[in-house]
Amino acid sequence: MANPETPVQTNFVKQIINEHNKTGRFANRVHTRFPPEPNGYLHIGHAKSICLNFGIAQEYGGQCNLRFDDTNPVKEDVEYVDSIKEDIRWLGFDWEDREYYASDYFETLYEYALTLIRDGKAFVCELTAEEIRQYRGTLTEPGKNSPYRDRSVEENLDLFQRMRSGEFPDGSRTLRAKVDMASPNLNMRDPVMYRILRAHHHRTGDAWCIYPTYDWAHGQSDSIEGITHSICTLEFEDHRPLYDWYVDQLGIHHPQQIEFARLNVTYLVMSKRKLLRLVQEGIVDGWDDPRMPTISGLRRRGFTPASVRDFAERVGVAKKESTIDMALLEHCVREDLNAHAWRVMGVLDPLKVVITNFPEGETEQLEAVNNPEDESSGVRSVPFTRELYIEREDFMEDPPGKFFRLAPGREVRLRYAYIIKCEEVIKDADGSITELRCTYDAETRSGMPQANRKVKGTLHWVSATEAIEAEVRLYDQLFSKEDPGDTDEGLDFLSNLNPDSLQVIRAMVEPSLAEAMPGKHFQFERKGYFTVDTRYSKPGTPVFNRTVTLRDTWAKVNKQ
RNA sequence: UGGGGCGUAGCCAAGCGGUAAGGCAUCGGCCUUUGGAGCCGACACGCGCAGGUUCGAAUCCUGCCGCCCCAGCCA
Repeated sequence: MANPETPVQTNFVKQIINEHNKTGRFANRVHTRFPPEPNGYLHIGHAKSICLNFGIAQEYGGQCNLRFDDTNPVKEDVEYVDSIKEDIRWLGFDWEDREYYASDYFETLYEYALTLIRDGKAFVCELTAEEIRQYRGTLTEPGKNSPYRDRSVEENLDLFQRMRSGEFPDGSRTLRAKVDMASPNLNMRDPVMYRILRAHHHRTGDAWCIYPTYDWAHGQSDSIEGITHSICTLEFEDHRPLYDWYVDQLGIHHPQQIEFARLNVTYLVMSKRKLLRLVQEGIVDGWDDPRMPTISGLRRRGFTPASVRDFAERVGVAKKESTIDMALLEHCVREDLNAHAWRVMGVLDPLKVVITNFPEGETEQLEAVNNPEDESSGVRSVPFTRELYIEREDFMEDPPGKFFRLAPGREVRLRYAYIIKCEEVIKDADGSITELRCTYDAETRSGMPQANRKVKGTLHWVSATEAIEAEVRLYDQLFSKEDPGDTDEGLDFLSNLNPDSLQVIRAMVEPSLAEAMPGKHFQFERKGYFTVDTRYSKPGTPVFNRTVTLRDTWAKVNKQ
């Protein structure tokens, strides 16, 4: 690529690339890849990697491939490849026609293996899995050579071909690279390249009964695709010498592997194993449950692609293992939704208010702004009637000093409407409040001169007779500990589940919401951002997922 | 105790020998018909610790300490 731009905002990966461009190692070419294994749904950690890989390609005028690392048929499935593609597209990235699969290279990989065998660099081993482990040695003691290590090239060639043709039972033989059993790096102690495995592969079907291991497949796949920078996570750092060894032995294009620290976020579990358990044990409502840190879960919860990309940008890229504060993720959605979500009013916990001096049976249409952050979003009308609902928590019979809301004898403003005064509190036999009797000041409708009168607070409200009922799902963290993996003796992460992570309620919302489209985002004024559920919502009976609450300084003050 | 990494604020993260960017969080104030948003301000005499080199060190050297990863025919 000619004249790649040097990005202003830097990180160590870009610095390495800049250095390569300076020395011309890859002829100023930048070609990355995102290599998911299709054995689970993508999560926010993958989003970081996707943004990094596609982002870097974009910045340097290069390309990023999508490559499924499908070398282990027992765990992989097309369901996962479909979801992965959908999620990457949703995030806003495009791999164009570069959709590849490691399984596309099985034949080439096989040829490469033959080359290593011919060069005396690989051999067919008949040690069992257990024996291989014993021969490998330990962290502090060197391993021992396999008794099969010195077979002739001819014998190895013959045996390997017979492995492929299915002459041997599963697990009975492996093809191993001849590196160094005394290496202090265990990955170099004659690593396995192929295992015999009779499993149906989601793409190659039953064509193969030998499958390449990650180490043998990954670097060569990168090389075949002309990848320049193979970005992966820290745990592969120890594999880099082997990555380098394979491409060097083969004498093929040599990409640079670069490792960065994977993303961790407080209150979230990120391992595919744990996420799978949550799904399989029915603890959540599938991979896209709005409490899941999966991309599909975040999407259903109401996160936007821009907010996730912004988050990925803000967490940075480094080699230090870190755990990002959940508050940053929440900040990113709020920022995006604040700018784009239309405001509406919805009362989550209704308390009836009767405006005693407002005519019975009359409906007044009042004008409400759709989004104060965006003039072009216009206005809508909301019906005002004699009977209303306000939020139960917006009234207190005996309020503390800093309470700005409604109380006996106090005035408060109803958003877009009038200033009302609480005249009487009606209770049932148990003493709980069932209704408030208020009067309104007809001169204070929004827009009127008298409307500027100072009152302590403004409440959201809804017409009791015109509002519609809607299901609202209030979500909280799935886990009650910042580190869900921090458990007591003998317990696993499930012991840290938050029993109140989902609360389903019936709320009263303004009538304009009746036909709200699934996936559409709203701000329920003073309460939070809500998104119409894509699974359970139906025209006329909307279901809302609470994406995130609004920042609530009152709640903070109240707690102290 | 072999090898590979990493330590800068509560959480991230720039910095690359010339005297500690930025974001989130937090705390003040202003403004506000969302206790939202916005705006202004505060927030490391200090860069894991201890020595050393230098006119000058978070940056270079030495030695410690702490944390993470590796003994799958998973990726």
